Amino acid sequence: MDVSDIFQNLNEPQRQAVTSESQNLLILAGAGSGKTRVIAHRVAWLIKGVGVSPHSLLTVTFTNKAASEMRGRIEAIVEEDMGNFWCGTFHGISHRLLRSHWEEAGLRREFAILDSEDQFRVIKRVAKSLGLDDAKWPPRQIQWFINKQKDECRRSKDVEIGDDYFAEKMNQVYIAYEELCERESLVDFGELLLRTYMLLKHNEQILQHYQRRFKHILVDEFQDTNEVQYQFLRLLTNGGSHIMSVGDDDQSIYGWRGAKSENINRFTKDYSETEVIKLEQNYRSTEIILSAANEVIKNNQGRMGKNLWTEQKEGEQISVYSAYNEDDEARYVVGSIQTWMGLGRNLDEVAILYRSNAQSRVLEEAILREGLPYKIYGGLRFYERAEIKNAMGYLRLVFGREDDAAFERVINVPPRGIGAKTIDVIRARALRNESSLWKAAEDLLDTEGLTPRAAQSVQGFMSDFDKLEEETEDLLFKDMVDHVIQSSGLIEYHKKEAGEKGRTRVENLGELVTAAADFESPETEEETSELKLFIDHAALDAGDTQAAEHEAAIQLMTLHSAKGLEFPLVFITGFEEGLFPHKLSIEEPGQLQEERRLCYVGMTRAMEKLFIIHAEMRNLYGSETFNPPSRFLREIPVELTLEVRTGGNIPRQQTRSKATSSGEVPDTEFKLGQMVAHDVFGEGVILNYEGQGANARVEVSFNKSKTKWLMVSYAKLRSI
DNA sequence: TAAAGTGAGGTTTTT
DNA sequence: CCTCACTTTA
Repeated sequence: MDVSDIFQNLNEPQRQAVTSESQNLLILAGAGSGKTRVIAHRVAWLIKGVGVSPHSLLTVTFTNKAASEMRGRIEAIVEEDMGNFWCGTFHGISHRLLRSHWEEAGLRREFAILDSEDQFRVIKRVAKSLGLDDAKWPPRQIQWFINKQKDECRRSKDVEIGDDYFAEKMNQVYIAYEELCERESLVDFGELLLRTYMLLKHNEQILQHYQRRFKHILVDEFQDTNEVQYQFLRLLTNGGSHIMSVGDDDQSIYGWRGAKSENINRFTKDYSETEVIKLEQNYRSTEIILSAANEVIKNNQGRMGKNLWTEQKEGEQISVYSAYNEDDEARYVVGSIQTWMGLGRNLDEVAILYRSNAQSRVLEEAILREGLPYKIYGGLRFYERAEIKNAMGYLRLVFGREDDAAFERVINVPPRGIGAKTIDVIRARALRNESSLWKAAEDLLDTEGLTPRAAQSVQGFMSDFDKLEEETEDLLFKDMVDHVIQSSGLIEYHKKEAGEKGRTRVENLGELVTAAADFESPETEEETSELKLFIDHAALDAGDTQAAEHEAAIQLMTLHSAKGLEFPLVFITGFEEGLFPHKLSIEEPGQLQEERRLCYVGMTRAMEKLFIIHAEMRNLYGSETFNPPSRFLREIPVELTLEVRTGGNIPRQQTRSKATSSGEVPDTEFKLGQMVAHDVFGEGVILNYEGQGANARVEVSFNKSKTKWLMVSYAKLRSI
């Protein structure tokens, strides 16, 4: 291969980014500007053009899928063995480091990874043991709290509680949870990152080793990094490595789970003499779609500033359809798809996007009525399905009896007559002995601490495992998986289940055997059993939602999951206030801006044609709601849109004209977005209103206080 | 121990 | 209104 091939089809800024010799590089890459391409080509350039060994490179992505795609693209360009090239997610990389340095990290050699569900169960149990009522202290919330602390790099002792009673209680659970995980060597997702960070921070030798090794670090989706990840990168680059971060502040849509797009700004400050390159040429969308998206995102404050442009043709206007209700919305979407197909286009070019998963059902039914194939993203992924988790539980327990999460999961699946009562007894014994559940069960059998009937069941359960282990000792990994699943009784159990459900479950179990047979274990420095690697793989990579079917199908997904994808034809549905922006995000300006970015992400998925649909009436939680069209619709210049109203006279809601015209609060001096001052609450901005004239109320987000609804006639607001 | 009933809760999601 | 998780009941 000729090195100059690497530059083919790159534009000037892209080429600059690929070949830059700067120590620190920040690439601000707009939607559709070829950022993945830049990373792949830079890696290729470093290897082929500069002569850097693949061994000295580290590439970080956000999903496993992105990582494998990246690797594939790079291999396609370099056409040579990439040797020991590290390319993975932050979690994957952390995991690898912890496996290599388990001892220094304070873990057992065979530490187990808790996925979210495992973590949830553990937390629930811990909270209960602390005597917390789970109605008053929802375990979900505690889990959220703990994960947030870990994202922010805080152990329980670092949490600042102040006089917050809730935080205090939740932190108590965090403390107990931490102790339990420590005792049993359990590592949740957040812990993978936090512990790796601590490992590097407190082990100068190990840190130096990796600092020397990774001469170039490349980070994708930088706007989605959280605090630990940022700190981790800081440590690693401290020894003079080159770093390139690629991101787009306008596409930061994961702030709610700890991502800090400020890390982009921070980067230019923390890394001296950062070279900043902007990729602003968009290769994806028509000019109209792009301008509309630009106009929307312009309304956000504090952007880094980027202006996407394109050489593509103007294209069609954005069709805006006011549906009568959600059924009409779905009908219209399906009808438009049929028109598209009538033009000789394909179904897999089409995506239907929505803000929340609940919206998919009506759309799905409409598609089904027309007998069109479709594929829904989201929902349970392969390794998250109950039957798969059960089977994995068997494998985990065969591998190591100390795995409590697995023990609890499978002790009575299929039913063996071991009920909640018996499990409680075992759990209590485990707590007292500070031992695993398995050991506690052994202890109870020895000391006859169980009723005879329970004892017999438990004994049966345990000897099953000893037998399984014996039988599979000499088997190859894939045969072993097969054998364990066959002998577990899970297949018979699911076969008995009624209808379709049981059948797909049995099929899934077969699929798991196939997955194990196809499993390629990654090379590691430590010799680890293939089974363990497979178990970790299942925890870290939940697998695609659906096995890729090759039939062309309409793609249905949330706006979030559409990030990174592109489609010739895109529908954004449910473009209504309260739904999008979601009502829970309207109050707080920061969250509203994230909704706007989400809108930007959604719009920029479209290559050729974009439809925006809002329903004037929607059934939500059993009652009819009348939502005005989304404020984001107002932000798109009228000349870029085409209002469609097929299907006759649809009565237009009055709210629409009012809400969309100018944002003025009728018969008052105020309008949406305006800054106002209040005698008591200080300064703030008007977010919303209802009513008019003397009855008008406005919702104001105050800088120093919470968001409040105020009567205009009483509040004595002053415009500023 | 499994099936029917009750009640809260209902953004977004990866690892 | 619909879904799920959990509780009650045979």
